[in-house]
Amino acid sequence: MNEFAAALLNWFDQSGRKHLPWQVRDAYRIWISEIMLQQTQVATVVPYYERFIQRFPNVNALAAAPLDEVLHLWTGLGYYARARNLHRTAQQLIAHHQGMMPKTLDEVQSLPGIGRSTAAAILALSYELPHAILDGNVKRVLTRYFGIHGPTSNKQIEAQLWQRAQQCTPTTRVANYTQAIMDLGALVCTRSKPLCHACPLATQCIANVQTLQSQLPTPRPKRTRPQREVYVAVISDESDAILLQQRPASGIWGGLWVCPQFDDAESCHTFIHSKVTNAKSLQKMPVIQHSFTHFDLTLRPYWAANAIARTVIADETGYCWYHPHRPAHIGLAKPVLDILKYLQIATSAIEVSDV
DNA sequence: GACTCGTGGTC
DNA sequence: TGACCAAGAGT
Repeated sequence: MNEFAAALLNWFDQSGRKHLPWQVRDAYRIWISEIMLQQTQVATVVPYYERFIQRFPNVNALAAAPLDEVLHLWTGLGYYARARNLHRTAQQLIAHHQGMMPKTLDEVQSLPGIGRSTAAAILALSYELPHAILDGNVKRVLTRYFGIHGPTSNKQIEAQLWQRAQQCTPTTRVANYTQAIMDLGALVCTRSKPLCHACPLATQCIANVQTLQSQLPTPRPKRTRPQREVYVAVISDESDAILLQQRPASGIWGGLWVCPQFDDAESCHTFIHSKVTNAKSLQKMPVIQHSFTHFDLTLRPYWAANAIARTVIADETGYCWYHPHRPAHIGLAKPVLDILKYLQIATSAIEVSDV
């Protein structure tokens, strides 16, 4: 075994994480956790993972469930395409792989929502197959250890990192090694103020020897974030039901239910007047500011409270009335949760009525 | 290859 | 407090 892996594994035996909820010999649970953990911190994932596994303990349960219920359990976690892909992959596993996770990198990687790194993680953690992962933790460890300069978004830099990652991956204790290098990145080789005194690789680490920890990995070039502004029609009827509209499958909040949104206040008001008879109840709600990774969003909600609702236009698909006091499961966007919370409307039980 | 996708944490 | 990032992938 190479020196890098040997030192890392020795450290893992002493200091690694061994009791995370998904650290089991179960490819299904490992797959679910790897998807949830994409671009998402461990502490955020844990409660979502527990609820998800309790409701969908195996691939059969997940494949048989309606997509809306999967999205419901994903509400608030973000990157909702992950939930849609999870559902699609479950059905593909049933249809084409006897309900089992396949054991080759190409087969796993061809499944929806699973790229090279996630496929490698599933195979390494589930089956001890020696495939290298390359997530944010590994990139940070490797750029520092090997003194690799340049943004990791650069194709050549990334290729170099994949090569190093594969070179360091041992052929035995692969699952432990995979967990070890992630743990080192998360617990020791942190972005700021890394704990080099506690690092098993410190003496051979170029960044440590040359005091370049704060400069590696090279930060990605800056980008200015565009501003978006949306006017929101929050319409509730006398039974507190809220009018919701399902967003298209792709794009922001794909497949989720939100209050109808408009680019300008006038078309928002026109819509509200077309849906209610006593629009005098129209009032402004507090503005909701969202700061996403790639843009800033301003939501300006107008609330037509206790209005006498007209029926939803029959040929206008995608509208429903949200009944807070009846059980059902639909995916809600975070701003809708905030709005309903402000209106003191429960969100634990949801029903979608026919339009 | 640049852009998009969400939310919460950190400094 | 705003910039930056987190068990990345799809378009």
